[in-house]
Amino acid sequence: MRFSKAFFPTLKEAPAEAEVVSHRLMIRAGMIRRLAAGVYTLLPLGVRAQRKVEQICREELDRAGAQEVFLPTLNPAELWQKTGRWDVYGKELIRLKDRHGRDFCLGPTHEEVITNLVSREVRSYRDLPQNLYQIQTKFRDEIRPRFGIMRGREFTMKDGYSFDRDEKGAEESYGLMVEAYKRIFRRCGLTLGVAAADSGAIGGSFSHEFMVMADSGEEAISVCEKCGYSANVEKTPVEVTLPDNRGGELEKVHTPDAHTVDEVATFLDFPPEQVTKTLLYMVDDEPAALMIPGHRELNESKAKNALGAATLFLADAAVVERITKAAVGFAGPVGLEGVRIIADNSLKGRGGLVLGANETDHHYTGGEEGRDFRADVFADLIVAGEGDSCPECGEPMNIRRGIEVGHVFKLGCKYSEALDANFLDENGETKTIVMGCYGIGIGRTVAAAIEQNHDEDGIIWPTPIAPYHVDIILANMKDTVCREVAEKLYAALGGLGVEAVLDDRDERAGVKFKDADLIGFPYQVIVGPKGIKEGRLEVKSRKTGERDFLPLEGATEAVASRILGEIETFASA
RNA sequence: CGGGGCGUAGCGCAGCUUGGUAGCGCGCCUGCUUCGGGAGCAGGAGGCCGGAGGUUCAAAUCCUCUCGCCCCGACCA
Repeated sequence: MRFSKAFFPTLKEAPAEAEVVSHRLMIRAGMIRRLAAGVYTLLPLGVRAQRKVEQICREELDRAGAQEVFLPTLNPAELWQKTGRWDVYGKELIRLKDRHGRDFCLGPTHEEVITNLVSREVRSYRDLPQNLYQIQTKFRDEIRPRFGIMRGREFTMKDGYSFDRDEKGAEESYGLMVEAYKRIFRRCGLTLGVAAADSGAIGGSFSHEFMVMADSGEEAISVCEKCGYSANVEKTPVEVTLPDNRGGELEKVHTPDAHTVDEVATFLDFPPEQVTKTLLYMVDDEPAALMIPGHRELNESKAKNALGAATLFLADAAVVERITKAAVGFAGPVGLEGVRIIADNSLKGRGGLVLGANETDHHYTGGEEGRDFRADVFADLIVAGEGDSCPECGEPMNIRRGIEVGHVFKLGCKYSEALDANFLDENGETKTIVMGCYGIGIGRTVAAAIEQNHDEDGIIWPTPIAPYHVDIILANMKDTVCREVAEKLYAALGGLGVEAVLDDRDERAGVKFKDADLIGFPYQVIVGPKGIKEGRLEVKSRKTGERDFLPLEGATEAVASRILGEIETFASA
């Protein structure tokens, strides 16, 4: 590509709306432009980077035995009604009607469509296993789109689905995908963490998130440096031990204006862990009181799982006031009627607790579980935090931030049952297909790569996903010898499979250097009069900033082998 | 949806408090000079001040409504 002809609209400044680095750089480098909230146009450089990631996905998934399909975006409502998700998915599902008034939605994911397909075509155990994937635009009317392409309402996703005869087969398929995913992200040049994830109502340990470690990540992961355990903080088991302070008297104390745990702890001069948080939730439309030690955070997904609940959200102030007959901030378990009490394991049989008194501006001290109140259920209800013990080896863990770029999930028979995806086994018995699903956010992977690889001047692409490999910079447009050399190099590199841009714009050298750094070409070949007179070409690595001076003779091959070799290294590592 | 904030030239912003001629930097166009890290000078184009209504002799500025966007929380690739 000739820069003079290219549609690479770079910007010196980023629009105010862009906050995170990847978003700012993608706009500045001319990769994306916003059309509406969470809806982005991909410009040529953006498309090329994304295509690279897609291609790596294809190669690795095909290698793992998966096959590419292409499912419709426009989905008839009936399929979604059959699995119940037409109702469950809520506002995130973009719904529309056709001219006849029939209901449709834009696919936010494709379990329904793919399972429907497979249920029609697969009849015998001989037809299994199958592993099908697609790379396609997904639509989710996110509550809050943000960070540019990282969380859009329309985005490109690789989604794959495996179909097996039994659990064992499904687990093998799952394992193959985990391996393929590791290779994919490694080839994209990403430093990755694989974390055990919450598998929700389905249970089991067969869900993993692929996290690109980055401070701007939206996910928190607990990591044990000692044994390598790693899991989403929501999934990490937490065991908190509270001091055993039984035997004290239950005493009501006046705590004016002390609503939060910190305020109460400070006011009464108690350590926060002895001040028990009682939170009122609506659990499947029934109010329930959830209790945890005051210094920790409630983990809603653990609570949901422990209760087998479908929905769980914080009760609003009106409900709290009705149940506790007090202002928000003074809820407690003592004398609370008609409400289930679910307490964190750490509270079992503990005493010396500070509890809300269900009376505005009052708390109890010396509360004791089992004596002053009784929890109906005990469970682990706490979000893992820095320093919590590793569930595997007991060492203190660290909390790190990550961007979820991939998620694999053993689905079991949830969709195959709902959509009658059955087959006949060797004995002629009807069996339900066991499924797995596997997703990769393509655009998000590109953005994550930028989060992980940039400096103050711009993007530093890992070579395998760079939109172009080399920028040939003509430092002086008037020098005809330089032009000739650059043109030859440009043509020759193309012939060797290197993707090159020739910056032949009538601009000063500084402008070209700045753009090259911003766009992030892994290499810049600088063709200027000085070097040419000495018979040498200057090659600059974007990553290290090192400059090599290569003899003109054989320079093309040297550049090509360096770049292609680098890509190879990522692939074979 | 709750909380916070912003809409003025392609981009970044000032002007608004205290109504009266719409401005700055970058970018863009023309010319001359310059030419290895976002050049200098000169000239120029570009604005229903997000939209609607109201107050006023007069509104970017004050009031009401509305739309859009961003940030913080619950969803997810």
